[in-house]
Amino acid sequence: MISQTTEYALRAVVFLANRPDESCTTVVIAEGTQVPTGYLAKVMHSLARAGIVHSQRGPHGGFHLQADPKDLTALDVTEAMEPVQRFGKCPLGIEHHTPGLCPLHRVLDDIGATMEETLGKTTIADLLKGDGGRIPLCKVAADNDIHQITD
Amino acid sequence: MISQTTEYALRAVVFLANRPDESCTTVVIAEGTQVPTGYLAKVMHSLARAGIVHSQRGPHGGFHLQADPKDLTALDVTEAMEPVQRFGKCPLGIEHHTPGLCPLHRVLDDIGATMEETLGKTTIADLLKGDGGRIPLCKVAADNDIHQITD
DNA sequence: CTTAAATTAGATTTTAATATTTTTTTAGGC
DNA sequence: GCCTAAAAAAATATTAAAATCTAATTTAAG
Repeated sequence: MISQTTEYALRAVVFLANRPDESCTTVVIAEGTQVPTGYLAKVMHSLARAGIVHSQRGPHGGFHLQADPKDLTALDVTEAMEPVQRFGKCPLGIEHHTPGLCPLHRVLDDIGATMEETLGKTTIADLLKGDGGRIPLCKVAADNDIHQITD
Repeated sequence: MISQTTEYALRAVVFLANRPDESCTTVVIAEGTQVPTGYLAKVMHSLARAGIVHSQRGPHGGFHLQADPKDLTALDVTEAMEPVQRFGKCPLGIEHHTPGLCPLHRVLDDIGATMEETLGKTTIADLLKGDGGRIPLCKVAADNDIHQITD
């Protein structure tokens, strides 16, 4: 549905959106999002190449979001990692010239379209508000829970 | 989104649904659906174990659908291959006890739910009627096209 | 029996995910 | 200005999972 890699990218972007004024290093983001550090480095690089985050090398370097979270959609992030699977063309070898796919691939393509629509209307800003507070990622929510539970 | 394997399974089921009275061998299904024969054998085996198709060994053996296409949904087939990815629990290490996920994983889970809903309301029978005729798979449609194009 | 088929098991290939190491950039202290 | 250390970038492994292929085995019809 949505690859691990894409999910990691979304976590990282949400994490950064929640710290608008900091420059976050790969290690910090990796810890905060529970993503393997080595792999996250690649993910961040992809996001930088796609223009979604800005990267700064050297001391006090790190990453920060390029755009306003209100103007950045989950689809933007997703597409930067890998396109949503669509069936614009018949996947069965032979080329297809008509506007219509067979019913099976029409359904599968519709699923892709719906996914794109959902991701496209979800801004990163939307992902920053938790149920009743500031719970941008499950990790943070869970940390809050722990405090409530353990004492 | 939907793995190659699952898509293959759906093709095979549609193919069989279109030939209700034949026993179709792996090779025949593979040719008709453009799926690699060796791999399809495994897919068919999974479908048989899941009770979706019936398998018969020996001469004149092969596969045929177990249920009526009207009673079999695309979700049934999908689930037989691999479950739709849901985020019932927070994927960030720590357990989560509340009914709510963080906004990000809520959105991702909603996408899974929508996918399940779409697949669940689509019966295999629905996939047998083409736009204006009997075009159950793109392959067949393309074959028809070829006739129209090449002469 | 013989033959056609699925089943089983295994090997291989490809792609995704992850880790490691080296190189390049750059801010800040001397 | 030049060194140093902190960071990303780049390149290169390694591992794991998905997809594919092959060959041996079992089943059953005729």
